Amino acid sequence: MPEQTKKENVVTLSDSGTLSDRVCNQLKEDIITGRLEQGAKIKEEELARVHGISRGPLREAIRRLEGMHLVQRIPHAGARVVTLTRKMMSDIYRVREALEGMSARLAAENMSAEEIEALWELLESHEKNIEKTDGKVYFQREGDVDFHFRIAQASGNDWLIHHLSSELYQLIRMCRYRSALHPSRPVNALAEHRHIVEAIAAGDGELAELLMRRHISGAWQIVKDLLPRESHD
Amino acid sequence: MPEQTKKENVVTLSDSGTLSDRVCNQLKEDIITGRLEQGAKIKEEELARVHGISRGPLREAIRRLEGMHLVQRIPHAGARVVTLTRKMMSDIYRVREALEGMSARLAAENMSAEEIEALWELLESHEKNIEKTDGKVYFQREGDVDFHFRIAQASGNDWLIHHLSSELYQLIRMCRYRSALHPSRPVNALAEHRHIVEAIAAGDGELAELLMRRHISGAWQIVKDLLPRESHD
DNA sequence: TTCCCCGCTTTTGTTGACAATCCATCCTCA
DNA sequence: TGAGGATGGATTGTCAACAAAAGCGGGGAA
Repeated sequence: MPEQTKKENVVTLSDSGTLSDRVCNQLKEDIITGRLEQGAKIKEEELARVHGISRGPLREAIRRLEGMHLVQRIPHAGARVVTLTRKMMSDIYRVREALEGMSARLAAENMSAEEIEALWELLESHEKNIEKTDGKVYFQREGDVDFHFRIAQASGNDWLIHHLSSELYQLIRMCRYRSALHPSRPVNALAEHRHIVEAIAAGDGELAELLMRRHISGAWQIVKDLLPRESHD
Repeated sequence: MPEQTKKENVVTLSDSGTLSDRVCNQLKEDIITGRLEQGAKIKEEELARVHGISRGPLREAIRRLEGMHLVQRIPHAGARVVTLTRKMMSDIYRVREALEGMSARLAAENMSAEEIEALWELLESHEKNIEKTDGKVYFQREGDVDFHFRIAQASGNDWLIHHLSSELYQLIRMCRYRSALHPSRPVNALAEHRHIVEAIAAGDGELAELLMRRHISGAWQIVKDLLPRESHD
């Protein structure tokens, strides 16, 4: 299944749609995983040459990345990879708290029995992954995103789904690639995820929201201490 | 000062920055005000000719509008102006409820005495405008956006500020241009705005959030009945 | 020595032409 | 007569060359 996923990604990245879409996804991953480091200047000609395309599609890709807040652009002066400041991350986690809290509440109200069952299975597979990898890598990075993504999906609110999965989660992932997470966190997170699913299964939206907010707030407490110190603020 | 502002706007729209930025703003207004009607197909060549530019910058502008959810694009099949469905508006108002509730709470915690004073003045000027125009046009369309915009600004959360003002408010404006608002609404809204400012001035974040959520929820109740009926859903 | 101005290089913004794709229409054949 | 495929037109995707602006480095003057 991991190979399946990987292959699908490769296909998605290499032959789907337009050059612009392709290179946009590629750049997105490069930025998130740190291959393109924060604050790096983006030179159109160079990047275009590296990716084997012309500057036209590349510029369109950059405009889209700009919309996702992965690059910042100044007219006539070029674009740079966004720099995740402490404040920016703090702002994002706060908003995420509100949005995912809402998401959990709606999920509790809307989710079908089958979907809840699938959630349980997801958690089980996460648990196995933690055992396998000794709780270090897999779960933190993508597994957690999976979980939150499914709950967002279940909310049924398209705006919520889109902004959580297309914007916030990307920045969260970026933040994680920048600062390796605390080793003991996955186990705690898994327990918290369980409680959230329990609340959802019970149809208790209020509790689900509360637990989700607390879960994210706790995550921020952990993450913020791992963020590299900044000279100013 | 109004003339100053106006002139600045004109300059911003007519000669600032790149062609792409200019035409992007122009198209944004065209879409919001309905000059480009919902669901209309966007033909690149035609639009480029109309705006007197080439297709390159126009395509970049469209990519940005796509990021703002003002147009929807399908690869190789072109872009269309977004169609505001009932569900989409409902989703947006729900999210707005959470986001602006949070915004009001943060504003209550952060706003300085001067900013609060400025808010009061804004409300007074709105009241005068209502008297002048008999409560019909000005306040509903831009005045209300002004009020919410200022509170978002006061939250100090950049993500909140950006998404409320650059995305949600645009769609709200678009919705309003589509369905003329209920005449009696501005007076009610003004009273609600007053109560919110009172809570903010008292530093009562919890109350400010509650009142703001109720305010927006009430607005949705009014708006939804005015939305044109849809055949499906 | 330090500051400012000028010209050069680099990089971004813009354009028009070319290639690939899709859509609609019409023609053919069962 | 209807279905299916081919063909032509329209539209989007891509490219490479041109124009304009910003950053730079050197030289001269106070």
